[in-house]
Amino acid sequence: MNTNVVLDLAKLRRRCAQCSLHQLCLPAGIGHDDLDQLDAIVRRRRPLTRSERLYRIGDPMNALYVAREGSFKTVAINSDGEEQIIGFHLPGELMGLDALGSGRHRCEAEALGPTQVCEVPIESLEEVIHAIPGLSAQILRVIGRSVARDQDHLEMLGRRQAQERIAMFLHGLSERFRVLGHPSAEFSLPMSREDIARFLGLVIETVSRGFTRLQDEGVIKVRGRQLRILDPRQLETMALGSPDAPREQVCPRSA
Amino acid sequence: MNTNVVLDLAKLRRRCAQCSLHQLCLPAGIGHDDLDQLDAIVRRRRPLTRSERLYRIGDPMNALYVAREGSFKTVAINSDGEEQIIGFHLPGELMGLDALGSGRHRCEAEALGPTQVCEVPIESLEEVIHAIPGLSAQILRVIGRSVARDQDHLEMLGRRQAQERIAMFLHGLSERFRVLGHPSAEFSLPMSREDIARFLGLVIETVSRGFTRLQDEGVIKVRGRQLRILDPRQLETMALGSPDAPREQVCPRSA
DNA sequence: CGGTCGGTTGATTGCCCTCAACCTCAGTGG
DNA sequence: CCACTGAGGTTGAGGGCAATCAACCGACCG
Repeated sequence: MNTNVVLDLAKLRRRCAQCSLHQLCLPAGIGHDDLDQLDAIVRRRRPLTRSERLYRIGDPMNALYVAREGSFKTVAINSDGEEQIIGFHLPGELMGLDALGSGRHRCEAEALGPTQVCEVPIESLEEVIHAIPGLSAQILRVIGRSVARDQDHLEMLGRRQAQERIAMFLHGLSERFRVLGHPSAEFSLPMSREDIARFLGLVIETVSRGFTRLQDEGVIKVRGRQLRILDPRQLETMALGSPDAPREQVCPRSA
Repeated sequence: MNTNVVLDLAKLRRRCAQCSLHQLCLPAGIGHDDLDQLDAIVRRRRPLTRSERLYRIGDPMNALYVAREGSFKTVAINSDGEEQIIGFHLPGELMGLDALGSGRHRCEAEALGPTQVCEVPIESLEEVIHAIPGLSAQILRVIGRSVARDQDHLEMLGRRQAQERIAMFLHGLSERFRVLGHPSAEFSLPMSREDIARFLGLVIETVSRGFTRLQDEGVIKVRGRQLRILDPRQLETMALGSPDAPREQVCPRSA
């Protein structure tokens, strides 16, 4: 596995301009010259494998991170030692914002499988912002999408029916795969049932039963972590609430 | 209301340097000269009263906002028309980040009472960042604290016991008042029971019963929106779940 | 006074957590 | 080849806790 060809590919991969994610990572409007400047600052870390951590609770903030391969979970741990999943991070999605406020991380970032990660050292961040015109707007946008994912999560957790949360979760995940350019109707779940449960504020049995029920209803096909969405329309309806409402009656919505 | 006195007061109010919140708004390390520059850019909006909105879902992003008086809630509305409270915003706490990702707001920002709001127009934001050295770091920190509040919210909603959520909510609110320099053991809740319920993913009756139970246990005294925390230690224990853990150390805020 | 709004309290239902058994699958070693 | 093992996941039975439905209370207002 160490032929020249592989090395060349590895080298190509190192370049932001060649990265399949650079449209997502820093969407729209970065020129090639600027990408070269970025290359000088973005660091590539050694690969991580499953259960290795990018940072831990209490670590000082060193950088912002984006996986270009593989997925992560961020985990908060309360004083009981109980874990709560704060977020899942697919390739191209930002990690590390949790330390922006205090300078120290509030979460652990743990790899769900083999990963490759890029980082922007925090001390470079400010100078990058000033060096590359327009970059600050891009960075704000990436931050904004991270905030938006947190808000999606809040909306899931605000639902009081377990089945709704599960439907929203699968729908949202599918959407994120679609944006990534991956198949969105059939994919492999990067995380365990346990992780899903702790993400949704449920117990593992409830998640399992929810999946089974969606399968019995013909909405999905699930076997282990392999998932196929058979009826995306129906899933969306369950996730977003009813556009045309087989749901509970509603008095003619005023306003 | 156009006497000289009023105008003078209004003028005083306009200055960031005089604002009681400027340490919170843009913590630590902005010089007086820079504050003058900020003044030129920060706009003060006309006051809003209860139930008036700063922005609505779908509105294009115009600015970032901070109330210097009064509180807000941000509300997401799903297709059933059901409302979910995404956040409460006390004076000095940022609003408007929800539009950073897409350029359009995902939430409504609604005043909970009479308010005064400052805004940084988005088109100025970038130039401000470049004009004032060090400001980008400050802005990132303010954003980070907003992210941290969202994560606190996620941790509340991840708890499966209603009583735990309620305890965390009151404890967190008290902490925020403390940081603001307000009494943290006795204050008036800015929001209704309904809002609290929709913030915590519960129904109003459950919130009401939770308050009553905390009162019966001697932890709080509550009458309408007036709240007194009688046993802060106990409340903290219920909120953080820990037996006797004396809370995380406060890291001396670096730079 | 009646009406509405925000909040509390009571009685009942039902969803989801708990506890427990069982299954599948991969790895391991005999 | 099989038995053993442990982790991850599914399924079942039962009970507790929060949602639901409903009545009531106090405050405010016209």
